[in-house]
Amino acid sequence: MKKEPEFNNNRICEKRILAIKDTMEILSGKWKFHILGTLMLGEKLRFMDLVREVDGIGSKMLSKELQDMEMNHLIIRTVLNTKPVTVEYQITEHGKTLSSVIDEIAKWGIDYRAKFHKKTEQID
Amino acid sequence: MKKEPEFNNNRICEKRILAIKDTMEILSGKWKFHILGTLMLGEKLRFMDLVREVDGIGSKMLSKELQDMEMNHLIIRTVLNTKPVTVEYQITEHGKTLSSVIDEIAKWGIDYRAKFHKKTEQID
DNA sequence: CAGGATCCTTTACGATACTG
DNA sequence: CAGTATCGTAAAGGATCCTG
Repeated sequence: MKKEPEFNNNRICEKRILAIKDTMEILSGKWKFHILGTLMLGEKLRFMDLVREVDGIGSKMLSKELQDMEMNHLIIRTVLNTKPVTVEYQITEHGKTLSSVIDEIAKWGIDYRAKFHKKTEQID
Repeated sequence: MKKEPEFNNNRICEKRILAIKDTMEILSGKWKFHILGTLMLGEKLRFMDLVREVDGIGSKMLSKELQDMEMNHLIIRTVLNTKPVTVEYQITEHGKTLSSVIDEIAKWGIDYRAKFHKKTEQID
């Protein structure tokens, strides 16, 4: 009987690599963390609200990132029938599960700065 | 006395955003997670070992990613004086602290697949 | 063996203008 | 308001060849 080879030595768990690739693909781009962080506050925000909140983003990028995130079930887009159309974006329950990931990343970043005395860049 | 404004409502903690940006910058690129995951097994690996382990990477990219990671204190490069030079790469203690981040990311990716029955792509 | 140099393709990102 | 269209730049990534 042929024994399943365990390639933990030379080829570490491909499933894991795949999973990481998935997550990072979903969170790829320059703005997703920022948008997600904003929406995680729990409020429903409109397109222009987000343009204001997410500092520096343009409407094109915002639009694209929001579409990606909707496709990936991280946020929900709701069109209200008001006179000039209004659209609300809010995070999904599933989207909220990313908070553990984001927390770890933020924590590590903070520790990193502390460790290497990287001077805190100006914020405004 | 002027009270420090807390902008947790409209401008969520910039420090946090900064920290996230830092981390993601350090882990940016297509290969760092993969390389890191490989080196986290704890063995010292040579350049060519890594080319073999990190499936699909070319020498140029590997070289560049390794340099980045060394600059960021995640790995250590050691040159041995053998006849044709040999170089060993190994993860640092600091590099190992990334495991919590990577674990969360991997975990989330696995859950994501499970939730949405995303068909597991062929591995080989 | 460990990489650097070169060249080329692709993707990401951004500014500006425009539409229902 | 909520985007899309168009255009242009820059960065990322890859293939191939070359060197100490």
